[in-house]
Amino acid sequence: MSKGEATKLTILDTALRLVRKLGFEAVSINQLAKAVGMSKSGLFAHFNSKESMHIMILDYAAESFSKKIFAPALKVQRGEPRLRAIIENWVNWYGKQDRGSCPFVAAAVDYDAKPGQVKDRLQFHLRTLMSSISRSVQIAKDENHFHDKTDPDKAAYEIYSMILGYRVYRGPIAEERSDEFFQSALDDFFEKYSNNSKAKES
Amino acid sequence: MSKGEATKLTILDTALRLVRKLGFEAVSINQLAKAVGMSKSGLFAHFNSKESMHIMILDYAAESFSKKIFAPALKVQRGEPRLRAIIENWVNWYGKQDRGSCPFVAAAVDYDAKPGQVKDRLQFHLRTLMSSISRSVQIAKDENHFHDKTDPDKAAYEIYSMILGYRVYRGPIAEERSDEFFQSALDDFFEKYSNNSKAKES
DNA sequence: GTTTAAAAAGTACGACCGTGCTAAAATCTA
DNA sequence: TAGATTTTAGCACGGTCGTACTTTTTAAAC
Repeated sequence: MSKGEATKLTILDTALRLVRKLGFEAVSINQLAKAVGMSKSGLFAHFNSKESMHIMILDYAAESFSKKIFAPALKVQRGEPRLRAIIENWVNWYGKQDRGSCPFVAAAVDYDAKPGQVKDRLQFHLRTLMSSISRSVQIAKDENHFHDKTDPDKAAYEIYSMILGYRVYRGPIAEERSDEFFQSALDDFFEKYSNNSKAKES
Repeated sequence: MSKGEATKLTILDTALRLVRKLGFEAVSINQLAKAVGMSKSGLFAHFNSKESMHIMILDYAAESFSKKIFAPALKVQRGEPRLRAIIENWVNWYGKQDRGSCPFVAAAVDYDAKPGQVKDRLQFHLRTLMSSISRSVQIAKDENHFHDKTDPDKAAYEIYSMILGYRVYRGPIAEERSDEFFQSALDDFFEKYSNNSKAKES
């Protein structure tokens, strides 16, 4: 790996951290350069515009998501256990100390009204993300963990909604309450779709 | 009403529209002044800082929310019907043509990482909003529309999550699918809490 | 170790940012 | 209508923004 690629990775890593902490728009080339510890123009040379930089950050975020959330869950048993693992990893992405928003949510809000390549790329990643979740639900169906009437796309939608709610809620509401609500909603979710939730819960 | 108060209302009205379209941070004094059709300094004189301006926009948004979502629902029968009306009004706030994000969500994302008066005010409004929803659920319990085990706070959390999901989903996913999922999730919600949902649904 | 290519820094530009201060214009009061 | 007051505009400031161009430093290739 050349020096250039290495620093580019460092940049993207720092950028993702900043995006999750400060939001997408807040990550300027100036600030990012300062955070990385290099000059503005030096950093700029790696990307040739802010737009392409934001796109690369999104791609990096998707990759990171896949590594941190999906990959570890592959070691867990197929079906409902794996789905539970994915959700747990996802929520833990908003870790206690290193708490930050989901980069996709941040981008969705920041770029919602700004048509262009960044928005297109974001929506592509969101679609990919959703269909991955949906596929995991499908597997849970195949394994007979979820009942036959389960609509995987809808279930994926519900999962995402729960996580969104959890994320936004953690601000104004006491953390324990937020955690409690989320856990309870999650139980309801599995109760609704699972074939033998009673046996699993207890 | 003096001239000053009138133009201030015009400003806030335009500001709220811009916030819902472009996000909170995107509404600069410059742009807002341009949108309203007055000079930057002329507008600035109404608020004495950007921070206080944002706070006033939040307050105005809360007022608007209350007028557009809660007030009309008061004409509907107490309990579940009224709760349904609130949700419907809420979702319609993201109207087809005049589509825009919830100002509170926008603010939550933009200000999440920026402690200060604006964030505090935002969280205050979110708490108020949530407790209003919770109160509506409580009424549905009192009216025996919802069963006794209903936790109003948790139900409010679930409603908010559903609406958040609906909002974010409308981007990357086909609108009909998004509408379908939301409607279905809403049905599940009432199915879960309602005492005689069968009778009501059919 | 020297040449060549890549990476980083330096510098400058026009645009917009929030915010003071001062002058003009519009509105209200008597 | 005259005066007092409020509301708006004008202008300037230091700062940051994204981006282009040039130069220096660093890494790679031979």
